[in-house]
Amino acid sequence: MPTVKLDPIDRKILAELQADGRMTNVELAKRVGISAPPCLRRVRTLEEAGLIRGYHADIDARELGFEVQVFALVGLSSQAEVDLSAFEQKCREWPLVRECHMLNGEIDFILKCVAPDLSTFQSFLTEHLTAAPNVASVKTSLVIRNAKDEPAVPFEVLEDRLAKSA
Amino acid sequence: MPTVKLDPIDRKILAELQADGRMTNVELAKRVGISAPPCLRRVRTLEEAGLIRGYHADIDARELGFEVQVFALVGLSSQAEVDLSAFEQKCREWPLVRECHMLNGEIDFILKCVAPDLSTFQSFLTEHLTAAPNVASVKTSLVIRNAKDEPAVPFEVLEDRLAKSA
DNA sequence: CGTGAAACCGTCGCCCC
DNA sequence: GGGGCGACGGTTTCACG
Repeated sequence: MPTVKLDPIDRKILAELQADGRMTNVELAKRVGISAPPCLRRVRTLEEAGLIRGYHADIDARELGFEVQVFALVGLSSQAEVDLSAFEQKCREWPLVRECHMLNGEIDFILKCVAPDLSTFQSFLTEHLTAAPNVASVKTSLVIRNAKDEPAVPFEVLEDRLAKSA
Repeated sequence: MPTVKLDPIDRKILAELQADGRMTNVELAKRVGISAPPCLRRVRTLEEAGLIRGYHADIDARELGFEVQVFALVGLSSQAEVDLSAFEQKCREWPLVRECHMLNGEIDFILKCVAPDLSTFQSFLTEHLTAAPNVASVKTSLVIRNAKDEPAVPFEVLEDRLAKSA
């Protein structure tokens, strides 16, 4: 059950823009089966509702010289909220950390990192990440290859689910 | 050292489109300091070179009803290439799996998954993921919250690095 | 890379249901 | 409430210098 009410046209708009964020509004309108003005109004509404957080070019980091991708599993020694927040703030400040997710279970955080080469990453790891206050354990794994990397929302699953509940 | 040669204008274009993939070409041209036609030619070239893989709206999956995000750490019993590929193919077919990265070390794969609720995820976990051929171990962790979720390329790091090597 | 021109698009006001 | 029509200004995208 979505937090906001969306009709099938809104969902189609979201699916199309997730697949191609640079599509023109008239093309989008054609695909969802309405004319351009109401289509644009819907897009603006979805943006303002926060359902569309933004649009980003998907850039090949490796081609740009970021040959190293690493996942880091981080455990903290204190899970008090103030300490969790302090660690999250550090992650926001470290440019090599691209994602930081707080998890349940024995791992506290998972970080997705990039670096131009291994030695840059290792410097970051020893001088910043493991050296940060409250960091108890860090396990890192290099990404060998990416088998799948899709945007967050599987609209097929959403539509299936709505069809069944109807 | 990037695989392709890019001048400072190309890098600025990439940085701007990563930050706002729906920016108009004239706005982009203004920001990078050239006129619109050559700017568009550069964008097309970057797209054709595969440096820009696409453009995607960044959609709030939780608001759409995908309240559960999970990281799964997967170990396989055989690391023969044919078995690795078979597992990757399975991941591509499972819509709840949004990312699949092959890692070095004791974990073989890390998966980022989404689901509408816990029971949907648990059904997937028991009926599909752990039941798949060659899967030896699966450890899952629920995402409690996202502290950072940025696109892949930290252009600040790239520019720093180029400045120093100059 | 820039200029100019033509086609196209984003956007608004208004009318309709 | 939402959708469509028409028009204006801005944008995309040529050909050419």
